[in-house]
Amino acid sequence: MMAMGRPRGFDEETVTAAAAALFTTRAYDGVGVDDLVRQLEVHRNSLYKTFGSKRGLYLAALRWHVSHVLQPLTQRLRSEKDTARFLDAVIHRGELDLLLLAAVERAPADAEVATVVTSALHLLDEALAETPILPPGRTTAITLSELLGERLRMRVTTASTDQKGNL
Amino acid sequence: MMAMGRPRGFDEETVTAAAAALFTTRAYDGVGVDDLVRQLEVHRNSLYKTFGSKRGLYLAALRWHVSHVLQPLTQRLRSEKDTARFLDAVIHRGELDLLLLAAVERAPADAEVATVVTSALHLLDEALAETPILPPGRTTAITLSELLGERLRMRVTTASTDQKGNL
DNA sequence: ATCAGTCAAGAACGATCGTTCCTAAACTGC
DNA sequence: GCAGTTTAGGAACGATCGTTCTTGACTGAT
Repeated sequence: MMAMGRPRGFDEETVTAAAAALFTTRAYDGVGVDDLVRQLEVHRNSLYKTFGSKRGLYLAALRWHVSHVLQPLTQRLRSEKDTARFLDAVIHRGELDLLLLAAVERAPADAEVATVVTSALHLLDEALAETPILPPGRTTAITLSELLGERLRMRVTTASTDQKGNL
Repeated sequence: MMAMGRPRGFDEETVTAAAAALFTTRAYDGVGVDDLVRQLEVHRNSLYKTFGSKRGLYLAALRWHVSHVLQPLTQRLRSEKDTARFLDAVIHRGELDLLLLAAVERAPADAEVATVVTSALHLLDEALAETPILPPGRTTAITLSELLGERLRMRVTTASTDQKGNL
């Protein structure tokens, strides 16, 4: 048999989730490998051994976000009573932010990101189609574009006061 | 009197507009100073003499976009007959893209960008409030969030086929 | 105990980043 | 002409980027 070697001192999914959180606050190019190593508490070597590259880690984080945040979100949407309130909470919690950043910034430059983003958008579209949300006084259901646009605007207004490291 | 010096071989507004075009296709960190120098046909020294820094040029380009693209857009919206068709053309032409990128990517990291973006959003909001657009079958007017969200999604789907320099 | 295999720790790599420096060229006033 | 001033043209800077290399620690099976 083969020798088994030293066991790794980190959980791959924990790291992936933490990377997703980092890429949610700052843009892809705004997050350095040093930042990742520092925040995720994983060493460079382990990071490259596990994910291949910074881009590999980003893609893993994005895919994790889709399957572990957005996918469950669609399921809860179907079983929710007050769907309008639920979606409002989703937006305020910023659970669409990573997808938002990926769509605007990375997708135009990276075809694989674009593929993941497209499938995620499709996922959300279907959920909204199955559970049409009609706030009082409206005849057309809330669209995914509306949600993304609203969250986009929210990020801007909160950014004006937050102030984290600009020059 | 003072001597006047060698005349500059470029037009400042032309350069600013070209920079805006560059920052529309790629994100801020994705555009290097070398790219700017190459595409705008202005030398490094002149660029720094005129705009102070890469960030200075970006801000100039963003402000130019607001006053020379978005501002005229709101005026034309008020005098347009088929406003719904007009807005559709605006979206397809990508005239909201620079604002979109600035809002998602730069505003959270740069307070001055956030200020410009906020004022631009306010500008567009007012125009849409003055000229409510109600496509057939709807009771609520089109919102700016909807427009931004729609364009966002359009960029993703067109990115999948465009393919320009990903790794 | 030894050996093979994996991971941790950190130095170090070449490339590229934004920025600055230096010199020649082109213009205006004397 | 000469002096003064501003731009063009590149080379060069230190810093940081993503990535790789080297060394030693730890593990399980022989």
